[in-house]
Amino acid sequence: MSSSTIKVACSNCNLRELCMPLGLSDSEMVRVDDMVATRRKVARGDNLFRNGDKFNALYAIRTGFFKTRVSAEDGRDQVTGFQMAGEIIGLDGIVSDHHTCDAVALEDAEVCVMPFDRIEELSREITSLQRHVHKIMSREIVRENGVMLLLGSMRAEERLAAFLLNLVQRLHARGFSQSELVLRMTREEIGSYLGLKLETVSRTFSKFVEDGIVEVKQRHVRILNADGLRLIVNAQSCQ
Amino acid sequence: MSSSTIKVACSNCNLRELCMPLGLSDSEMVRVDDMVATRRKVARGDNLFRNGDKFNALYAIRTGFFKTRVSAEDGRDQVTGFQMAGEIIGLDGIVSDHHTCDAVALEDAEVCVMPFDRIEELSREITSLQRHVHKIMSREIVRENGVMLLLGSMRAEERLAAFLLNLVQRLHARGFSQSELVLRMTREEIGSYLGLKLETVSRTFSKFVEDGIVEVKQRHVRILNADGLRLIVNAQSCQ
DNA sequence: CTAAAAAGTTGACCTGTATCAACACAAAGC
DNA sequence: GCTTTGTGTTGATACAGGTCAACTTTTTAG
Repeated sequence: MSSSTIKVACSNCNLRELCMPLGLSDSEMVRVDDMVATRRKVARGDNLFRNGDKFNALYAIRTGFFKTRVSAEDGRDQVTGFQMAGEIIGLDGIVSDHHTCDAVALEDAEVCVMPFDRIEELSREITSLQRHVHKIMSREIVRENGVMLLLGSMRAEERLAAFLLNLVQRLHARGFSQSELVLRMTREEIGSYLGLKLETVSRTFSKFVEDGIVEVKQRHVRILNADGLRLIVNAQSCQ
Repeated sequence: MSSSTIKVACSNCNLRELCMPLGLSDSEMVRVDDMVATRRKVARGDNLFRNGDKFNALYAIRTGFFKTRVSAEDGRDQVTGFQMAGEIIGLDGIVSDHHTCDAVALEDAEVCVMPFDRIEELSREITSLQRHVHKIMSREIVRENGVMLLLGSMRAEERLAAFLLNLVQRLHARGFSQSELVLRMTREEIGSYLGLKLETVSRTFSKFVEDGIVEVKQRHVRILNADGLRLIVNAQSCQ
């Protein structure tokens, strides 16, 4: 199956309200269509890119679910984010022309490959695309600021509650339930993202279940009391 | 003193090798000169911008030292970075047209105000400036990835060692000593950045002094054994 | 110069999370 | 079906860092 046989078009993609062409006029969107060079399938467990890989393109997730991960020399690593349909990954590679993290598919996935040269070229011509690219990068910076707040100042329950609320909110924006979700990642991956050990993640889930805030069957989570979760996030122990 | 009396010019700024015009030809740099609308002085303790402020411009630090800080609704806050001469702040404001963090001067400072509209305008014309702007944002994303690794997986000693090494390396790039530095921030601010309490920061400094790795007199720090610090960062307790 | 406030250090004690270990369950392969 | 492997739960215990408190030093204001 050659890439030419796949009809690649932002203009009729059902993610256009979330993804790269957000805010573009119809005529602009047609031009953005050929920003996508090709699509690429990534099987569950495979890397979209790895730390050290040459940076060529940004990737828009069409389907599937990814994690990004940075590693220290001593082998320690940290999950830096979970990404879903309509989100853009690969921004880390721009500065040094090489990727500085791994992007791993947590389920079979498909991405749109957008060569960065072409993005820059089109950005020079389409003002609203230029602005959109800048917003995508700024959004990532702001997101990471939020994670730093979480990692630097929250306790385990607060971290997990914030994590669940964030996930369900993003899923809801994609048409999924506000109260039910299927976790695509293990307890260990959640723990890595939240700066906790997997046992602590598991215990905290159990605590939430005991308190009647959520129902958990393996990776299926049903939120019974969203306000309860919000209260946990915003209620600081003291001060 | 009106802004017109101040000669504003990247082309003869001694930070041009670190700052916005990095990698531009002489003729391009002359055009970038008028990207800087004006300069602005910020007294120690004052805010360059605040969470909620309208976003208009990015700021290049000419002199002085800043911290950026995000806050949760419950009053908790987190220092997200310390910025010095040649570094760019304000990127957080692009996505929502409003700033989402505070930027506070830790000593009397002066910044170049670069209206973002003008940056985008010039970026469309000067390819190397466009690329440079993208790199600045990507660098911030990569930096924050590193902080997440630190906050999510390092112990107090490792965090403080990494912090000192990072600071001294950036200062060295600006012509200062490789082994001596003056901290511009309090123990509490260091602690907030590193996800530790001020007492822990103080104790960890004392431990480093006992071990002969650094000399500390209040905010004056002399690094006696940089390899010792590097060893602390890369030596994971177990696994 | 003096007083007050801010910043830093150190000690004693406490607690949230890590660690270690045993076990349960589910998915994948034979 | 059974076995293996990966994943998740729960308990017992340890410890890093937090909390509270006393005190010192430095900086700022009058």
